[in-house]
Amino acid sequence: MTDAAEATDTVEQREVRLGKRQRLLEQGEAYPVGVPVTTTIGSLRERFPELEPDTRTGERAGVAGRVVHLRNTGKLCFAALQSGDGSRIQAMVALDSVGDTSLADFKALVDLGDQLFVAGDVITSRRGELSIQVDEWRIAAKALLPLPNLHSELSEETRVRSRYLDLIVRPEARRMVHARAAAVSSLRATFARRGFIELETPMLQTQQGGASARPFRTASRAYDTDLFLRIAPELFLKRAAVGGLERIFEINRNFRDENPDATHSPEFAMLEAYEAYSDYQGMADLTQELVQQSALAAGGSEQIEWFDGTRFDVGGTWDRISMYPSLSEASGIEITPETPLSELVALTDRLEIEVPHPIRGKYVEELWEHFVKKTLERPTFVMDFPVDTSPLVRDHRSIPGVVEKWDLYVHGFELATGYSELADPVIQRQRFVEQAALAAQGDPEAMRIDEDFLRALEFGLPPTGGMGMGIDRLLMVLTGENIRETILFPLVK
RNA sequence: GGGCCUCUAGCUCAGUCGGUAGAGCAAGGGACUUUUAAUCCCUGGGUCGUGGGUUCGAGCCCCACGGGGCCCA
Repeated sequence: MTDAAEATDTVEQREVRLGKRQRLLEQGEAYPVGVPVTTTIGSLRERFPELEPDTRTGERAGVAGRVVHLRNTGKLCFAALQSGDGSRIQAMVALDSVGDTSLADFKALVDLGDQLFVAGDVITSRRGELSIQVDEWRIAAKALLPLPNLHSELSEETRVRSRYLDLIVRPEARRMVHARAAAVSSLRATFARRGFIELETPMLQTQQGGASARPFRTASRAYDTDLFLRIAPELFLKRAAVGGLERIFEINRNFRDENPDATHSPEFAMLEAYEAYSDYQGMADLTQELVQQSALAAGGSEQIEWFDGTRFDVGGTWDRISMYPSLSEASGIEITPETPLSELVALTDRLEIEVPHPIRGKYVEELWEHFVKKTLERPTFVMDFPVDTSPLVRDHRSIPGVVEKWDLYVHGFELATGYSELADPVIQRQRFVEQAALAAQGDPEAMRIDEDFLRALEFGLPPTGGMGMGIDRLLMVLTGENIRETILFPLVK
């Protein structure tokens, strides 16, 4: 075994790089406070898109980026620098331009993954690659750990656990971040155009409410009380509506202690909006506009192109179908709000559909999902839900037994929901009492009686339309990716 | 909550019938002034998730636990 081999025998890659850091510190800095950049890699790429090979622009530039390729030859070294937006430029470090010492240092001290500053003339190589003919370079930040190999996909676990590496290595990860930012910013712009203001309502709540879901529990020492992380902001936003805030929305996190899957994350970003003197039809109009504007902002078109190349069209006016008639048509069996529970039970048994919460409306919803959901190709509002699964929604103005609620289905999952809000405090109390009975039977997702909210309703909620939309799911629609990819840092144990 | 799959080098993965550990990239030494996953020569790197069991012998078979994924409820 040679001396060199013996030396590396016990030395991990990190140890080697720690040694290089030490050498950098001895002759200067390994983590300087700044480097004199004059421009960005992206703007150089934009300004010099297609130069002939062997062009000398005569322009000098200083840029910094992460070293993502390194090819050291005898007297001429090549490094590809990548900036945060993914744009790259080649640095050419030649003996003629930097001299013996600097070239030797470059070979000895620069590793894949380092943050590197280079300055020199902007040229193209003989192969036509846009490059900096380096006459000055310095380490902008020494990397101690090696970058993952750039030629195979990161495993899903590594992607999620080390998203910073994912962002360096995978363009789709960067695209997702920007698509999300653009979509959320577009939602806020659409609301602003329509005269809505953004509120922030409590995340820590003394009582679970606003949705049917199992909450996370926590506690306050100072208040000496149990608390819930919110499962929905609805009851607070409606209190605000009672107070006269007529056009409001909130974009914030909800938390639900449920099994995660491709469309469910324990913490997820939610949009809710309420508009006085609107109703569920008006909120459907608003929702369509919100989604279409987001598609334009994130991808430039209502004809979305997903990351995998699939096309998905969210343009035009979306269909509005009614739950009971669409179910009757698809199943060939007449099903109405009057259909007895026994018939619904017999039907689901025959089809071997499991119904988790055995109330009449749940059977109808499960049957609807069985028969109709898969047949929807375009974004579709499914209107007029059973009353007993929708405790916060007002009865339909003309059809008995259903409520003025829609779910928006896009690409097989529920993207949004909208209501004509229940404003009658007496009926709202009855609905809460029914829910409390379910809770007493052990249903952890059932709503609880919220006396403070009922008191607010007794002061008079104007006729109001409301809608809610999952932001992560909106990004799934805009990108075609799994919910965990839409969230920068999803929960991992 | 139930079922199935998975965990091997820094990263991504192979590993046959149970016989003592492999590749590519990355890393160390050397050569190279136009490379594009550079090339060429040489070299090092492993508690095979953890703990138990079976066996002369376990990465491989069995059990438990843990991480991750998929499907179902």
